[in-house]
Amino acid sequence: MSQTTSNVEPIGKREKTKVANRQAILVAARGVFAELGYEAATVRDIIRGTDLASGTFYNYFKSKEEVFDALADDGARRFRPILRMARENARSFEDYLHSAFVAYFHFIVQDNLLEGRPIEERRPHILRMDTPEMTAVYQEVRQSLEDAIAHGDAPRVDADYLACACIGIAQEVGSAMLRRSPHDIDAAADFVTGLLLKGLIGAARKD
Amino acid sequence: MSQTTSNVEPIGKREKTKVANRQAILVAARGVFAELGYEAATVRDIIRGTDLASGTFYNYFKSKEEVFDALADDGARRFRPILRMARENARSFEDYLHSAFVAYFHFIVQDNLLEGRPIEERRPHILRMDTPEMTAVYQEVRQSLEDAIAHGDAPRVDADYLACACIGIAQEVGSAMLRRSPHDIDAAADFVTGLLLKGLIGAARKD
DNA sequence: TCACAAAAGTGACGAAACGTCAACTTGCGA
DNA sequence: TCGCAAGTTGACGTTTCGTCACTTTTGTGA
Repeated sequence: MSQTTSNVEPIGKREKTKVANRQAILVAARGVFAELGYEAATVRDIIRGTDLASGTFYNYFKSKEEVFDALADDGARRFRPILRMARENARSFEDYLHSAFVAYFHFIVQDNLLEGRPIEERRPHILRMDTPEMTAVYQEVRQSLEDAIAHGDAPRVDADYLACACIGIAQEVGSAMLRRSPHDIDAAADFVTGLLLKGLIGAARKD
Repeated sequence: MSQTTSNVEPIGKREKTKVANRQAILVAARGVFAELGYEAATVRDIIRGTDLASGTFYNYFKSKEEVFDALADDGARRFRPILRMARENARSFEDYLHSAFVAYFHFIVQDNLLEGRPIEERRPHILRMDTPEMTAVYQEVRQSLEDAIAHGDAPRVDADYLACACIGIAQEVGSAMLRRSPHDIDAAADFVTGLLLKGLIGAARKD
């Protein structure tokens, strides 16, 4: 009867430093990737950005690639609730699409505020889309589209392809937007929303 | 009078082996990336797949990444004339879009016939937008779209964003198609053509 | 045809990064 | 307070890197 329901976080010092160390490595890695570029960065460069010893790195990650995956995964984890809110607050399918894209474009603008090398060099050449959180984002998108189709808000189309198309458009138009200045989030979101909204009708054709 | 006009290629043994060695490295690299995955592969692994010495590698490429870029660049170089032909032979804008996507999907199916690791882990053909040949492909796409707009075949839209959207769609839907079996190129091409053709109208809206 | 210079190939070597591990420090329960 | 488990440390052996002095090959002109 002593320890009540309030043990949301049974956190001791052990747990706390573990989380802090992991976070320190991720933060350092972000900085190093931005400064040196992903390919040029080494595990030692990353660990040097923390007050940890080289051996400690390997208690948390197997390699530089795993750190990158974790960063991507964290990004996706932060983005998912935003996407979910856009879905729940949307008054229409068009509204959903638009606010989802605005949210995404806003997100990548924020994510690229860090000064340093060009954005392309901060990533590995091969971008993995198969981390758990990335997959979850894809599922979220796909689910929204399937719901819209089921509710009659969108025509019957291949939801898998459509979700992929949405993601591909978001990525490429998003990158293009980042290359322009100022970053006109609304213009980009208007563009892709219009494209997809009408495009859906076209994608549903059977002839 | 002996050697006539036929010296189209003033090729000596020097030039010939240089081309052959470069090609041997690229072929070996493709195999190694497919077998071990890009990240795990080393320069030594690649050179071991040829009959060259390790030092020779550095006469041709600075690093593993440069080999990867060269492979991507070669892919783009091979694809560009295909895309150009699609444009020149098209009877309508819709026809152009469709045949261009068919060509691209066909291309990536061919490019991934090599057995080995999952495609995501090798991806020597990935569409990096910052190699010279990739930029040329982007320009080609964009030019086609601008022409279509100028001729009144497509509404007035932001050609840069539209080209990016086309490329993003092609990449993501293409990857999704590769994950399915059998690879239904026509279905995928129909899907994206329909999406874009109608989508254009939506993207042009001003309200 | 031969000699010779320039170009290209070779592989051993020092440097750099990797990943491990025995010794050490710290946190936690008894 | 004590003792053990968990976590940290950095030195060390290993792997990969990139270079360079030396060798081989190729093109050229006498």
